[in-house]
Amino acid sequence: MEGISSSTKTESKPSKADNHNTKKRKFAERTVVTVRIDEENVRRQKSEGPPSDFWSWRKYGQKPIKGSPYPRGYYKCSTSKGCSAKKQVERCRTDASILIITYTSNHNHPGPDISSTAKCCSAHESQTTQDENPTKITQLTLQEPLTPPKQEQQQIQPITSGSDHEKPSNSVDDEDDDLEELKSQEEEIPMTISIEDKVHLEDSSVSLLIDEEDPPLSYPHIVSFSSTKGPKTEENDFFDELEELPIMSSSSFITSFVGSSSVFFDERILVLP
DNA sequence: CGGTTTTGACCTGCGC
DNA sequence: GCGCAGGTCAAAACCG
Repeated sequence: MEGISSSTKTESKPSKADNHNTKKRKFAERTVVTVRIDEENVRRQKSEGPPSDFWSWRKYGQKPIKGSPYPRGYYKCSTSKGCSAKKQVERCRTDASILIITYTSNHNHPGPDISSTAKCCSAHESQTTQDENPTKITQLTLQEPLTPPKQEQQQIQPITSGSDHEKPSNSVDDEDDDLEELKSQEEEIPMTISIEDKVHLEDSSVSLLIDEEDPPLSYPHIVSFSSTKGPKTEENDFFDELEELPIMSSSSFITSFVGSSSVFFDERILVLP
């Protein structure tokens, strides 16, 4: 009811279920962004437009995921031909209002003009958000040995209260919990918020940290969903496909990637009137 | 007309 | 070795 909350994690290979993922991408870092969507927002989005990010994504496949009633969409970065950046979009099996976006690989090209885009989005967001679409984005970066912990990690707060090892399947649940918290926070903050929190999952300890110079995944920019792309965007499409699942707010949805995202966020911290 | 989406087929890795 | 599931490819359809 509030807006969208998202969390990101970078994972290399959780376990069984993910083993499959790991198969080919054993060494590929992944940033998982969970986005919580509100029905209200969803509705709004539907009428206003699909969420999109700074990058252009081209859908190249969709697969039903076992155990999940929702299919997973596969997208490639179409901003640059040589870009190997990919992302997978799926819904949380337990909570249809949660979108799980997994980013893989890095963009090997400078993304679109962030400044302008940011402005754009900011404007859009202000318009939309001010309405009542508080968006919250939290990045949970699950990292395995792949990316050694950085020194600049600032522990803000543990995301997983229990910090009980997260099972691959649990991660979602945990996130859900987190989302709940986030949700609460959202309520406290009536305006649009872009919070980028990175969670480094090391072994069994989960910490939420704000990273400003340590990009496990060098995603150059944040992804912000705007209606610039038109009625057909991955997420939107995805939602449509998912029957009547809620759609995230297009204008207020911002996903920040690990790395420079924070900086970007600084700029984009949406302060809505 | 160019780019994107859709969808079935194919490939690959893992578990049994 | 076989089957399963995830991930990718490619051709056709669609859209602006």
